[in-house]
Amino acid sequence: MVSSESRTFIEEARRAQIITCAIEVLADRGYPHTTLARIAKQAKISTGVISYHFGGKQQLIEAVVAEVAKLATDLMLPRILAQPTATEGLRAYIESNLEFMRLHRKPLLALVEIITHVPGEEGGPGPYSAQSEVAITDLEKLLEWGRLAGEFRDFDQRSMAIAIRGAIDAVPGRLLHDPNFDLDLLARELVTIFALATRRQA
Amino acid sequence: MVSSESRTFIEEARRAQIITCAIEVLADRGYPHTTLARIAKQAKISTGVISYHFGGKQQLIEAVVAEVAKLATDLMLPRILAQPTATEGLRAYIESNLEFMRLHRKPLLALVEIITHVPGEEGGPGPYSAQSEVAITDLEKLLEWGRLAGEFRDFDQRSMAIAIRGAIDAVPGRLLHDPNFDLDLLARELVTIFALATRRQA
DNA sequence: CGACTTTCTGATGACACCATCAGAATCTTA
DNA sequence: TAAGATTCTGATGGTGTCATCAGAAAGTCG
Repeated sequence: MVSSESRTFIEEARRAQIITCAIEVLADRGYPHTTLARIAKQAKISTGVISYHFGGKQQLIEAVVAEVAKLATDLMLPRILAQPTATEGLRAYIESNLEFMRLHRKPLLALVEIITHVPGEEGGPGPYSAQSEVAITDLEKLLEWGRLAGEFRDFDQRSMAIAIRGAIDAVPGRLLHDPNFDLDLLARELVTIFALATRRQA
Repeated sequence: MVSSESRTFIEEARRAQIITCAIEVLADRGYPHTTLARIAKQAKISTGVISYHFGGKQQLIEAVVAEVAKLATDLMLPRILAQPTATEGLRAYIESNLEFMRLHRKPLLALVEIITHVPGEEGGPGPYSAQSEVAITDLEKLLEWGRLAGEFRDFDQRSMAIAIRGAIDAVPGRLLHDPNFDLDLLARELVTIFALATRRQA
């Protein structure tokens, strides 16, 4: 990773502009229609500039992923760690996750397009599906916290993590299908569902 | 839809063979690597045959979707309808869904590749995401059954349906990441999770 | 067998994409 | 202003895809 200190002011500006335009196009048109030509058109520049500043499409995608991941982490992590109990941590996890989706709809959709469409080795998962892997193991840590604290009943943590993340990851699809989708309602319901599913007392 | 009666024996055989090979390639290599040339190679025929029998790639995909959808419906629907209560219906819904994934791993993965990768109109969802729509509304019916019967607590049915389907739809990704993934364990846990989340008594 | 239909082959054309690059425009610095 | 570095343009080449089609092969039937 090249430090941003080593970049010109104009270079930083261009990179930021191109990343923004890439997110825009990804979210609005979908990955298959996101060509360098279209991103260039969106930014009102010529295609060569993108290769000049990023080296190629692949590295641009890389930069977009880093950008959005940072956006999400900065929003969610503090909120979760601020909770006193795992139960409330889980609530914050779900709520901040959906809050991120509400605040940064286009970056979210762009990220999803990348994760689902960038091809990896033949047959294997795409290079960015590791993102989802990490999300699951992180969630498992949160569940382990609750187990150690005796807040949760006995359940298989990996299965629970898969269920919770699955429910959350279903949101982008809904958002795409219905732009007026009620995120707050879903957040409340998901919090209740998984509070009931994890709590100790039967 | 042309009736299969109106097709030659040899034509039916070829269509079935090509569909099978398409599923194989989709599941093994992923949508981006699924070209007509590769499907033809898999079937040990030349590319023209596919266009000859299906008219084009699009119609072949259509046929694959129909094939897999039928496979899933035939397996799941009877099992669900055989249950006496909505609670047990929900259990059967989850179990038969994962059972389908266990029995028909490749058709499942092929279908997922198609749903996630076939592009629709610019920006809109792909033409096969309707498949997921239907799945959610069908599930809502099952939940409504439980509500009318007084088996379930009060919850937003759409949100619950999204959570359940989201958890189930997370499975293909796990299957891709880890071929030895324990489907039975997850099935048991999911049944428990959503039994706790839906039941009436607190 | 001979005429006709069905089925298949493999090359070709048309199209879309990305990376590259020579040369132009712009900025920087002395 | 002049020289040099940076940044940009837009055309071009190379690659990969799908649909098409003329002609070959195989099957059908009188």
